[in-house]
Amino acid sequence: MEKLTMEKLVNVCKTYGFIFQGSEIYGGLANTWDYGPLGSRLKNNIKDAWRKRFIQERANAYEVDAAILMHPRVWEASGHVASFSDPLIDCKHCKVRHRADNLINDYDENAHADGMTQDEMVAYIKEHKVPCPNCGKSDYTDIRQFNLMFETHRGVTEDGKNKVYLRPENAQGEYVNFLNVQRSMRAKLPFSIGQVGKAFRNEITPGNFTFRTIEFEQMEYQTFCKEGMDSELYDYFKEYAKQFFMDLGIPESKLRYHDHEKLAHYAKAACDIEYDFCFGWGEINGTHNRTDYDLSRHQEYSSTSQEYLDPETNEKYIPYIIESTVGCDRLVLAILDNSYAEETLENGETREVMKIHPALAPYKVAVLPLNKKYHGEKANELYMSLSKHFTTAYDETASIGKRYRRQDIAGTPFCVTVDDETLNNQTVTVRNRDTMEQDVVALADLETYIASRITF
RNA sequence: GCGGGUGUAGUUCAAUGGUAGAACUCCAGCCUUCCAAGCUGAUAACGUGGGUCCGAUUCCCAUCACCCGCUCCA
Repeated sequence: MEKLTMEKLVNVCKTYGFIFQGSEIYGGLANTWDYGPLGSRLKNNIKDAWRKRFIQERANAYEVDAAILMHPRVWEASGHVASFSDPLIDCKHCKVRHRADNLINDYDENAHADGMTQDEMVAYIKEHKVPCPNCGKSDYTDIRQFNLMFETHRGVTEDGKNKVYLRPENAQGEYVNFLNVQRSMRAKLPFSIGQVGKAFRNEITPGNFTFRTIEFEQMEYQTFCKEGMDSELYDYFKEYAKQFFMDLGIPESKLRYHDHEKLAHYAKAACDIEYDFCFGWGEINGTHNRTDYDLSRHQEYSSTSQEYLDPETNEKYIPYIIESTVGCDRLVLAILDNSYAEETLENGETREVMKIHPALAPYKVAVLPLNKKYHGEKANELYMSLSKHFTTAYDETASIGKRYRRQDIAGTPFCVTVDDETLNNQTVTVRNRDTMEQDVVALADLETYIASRITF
């Protein structure tokens, strides 16, 4: 089989209704993508699988659904207002972009660019003819401020007082509800607060399809624990996430850990799990030891105690937080990337198939009358009854072989064919997507047959 | 944001300074009793906006989008 290319994957996704370009009829909006009928089902199934594994099956794990718009002070406390707005400057000569403050500090470590205003930095660079580290010239554009947070305004006037941000990460929604959840659920440390939801970053970056977008969905949980327990949990959650991916059908050979050396402003340790995409290795999960940084900052900025009273020791302390986050859109892409196959059959023909884990498949089953004229009515009846239990497709056009292939590329694990035997003996033929083999199943057993084969 | 490349039906391609042709797909009908069969018919495109020209899908400019390489990545 030829190596999958991104172009091919984008094409398949568009043709069969997994993913479309955002605002396509207007020429598209860069780095936005819309999930189609198959894609949104796949994505929802992935979210369900995540919830089952990370919330439902774990003790002391709770889900919240926090507001996307949060108090602006949240982002001052989190550090995003400061660290997400870098003063950037471009060398007009070689076109390389630099951070103005780094440029000055690297030029003279006693210059203290951190205390300068933008105008002062520009003046300093001009006065000292600070050279471009890349080409040596000193000819720059003005400083431009790139804040990676999307801004909007509360109320009708667009003044600074009413500025609010679309959240650039979801974690703060869990942190500000730490005490709410702890109290209302009577939770004892360690416990986790998870959330599935969208975050927004105004990045000027190329995307690799849905890998890097300006609006994206995260599935994450924050685990609050006593200091000293953090390292153990950190290691455990890395393994736990990897096992999740493997249980969804991703082979271990296409997964690897990547420890961060450069750490974010809040982190003590950070490790990604990367998947071997057709365009190269890319992060699909991050585990971070965020220490007590976030809750300490919120305590400081909100003047509200974030301390936990340990009922066993009667100690009061601010918990440490271990974050485990899965990029939902990235996992969808990884699943599609991993599932797509072009197979050569015995008769020399090729078939395209999405070997998606049955639990994630957009349609669990397709009902196909062998002959529309003779079996259509019975097939429709079966379709209606199966739809009460499973996402079910129905197709009565073209030859049976062609219809099997359509379901193959949609990832449907089972095709149920209604034929004369169905009318006479109350049995159907169930064809398996992966093996292409067929079972004869009694109508009475069909629901159980399918249900037992699509569990996660 | 920088450099390079590419934009014609859903997809893959073609032709043309005088408004575009095909294959596959899709849809309808006929036929067909299990892995993309056949026949008939139908739908469907020049990314967007300017400019030059009697006339632009074609030439020029801008813009948008995608791809490759940088850069960035809390």
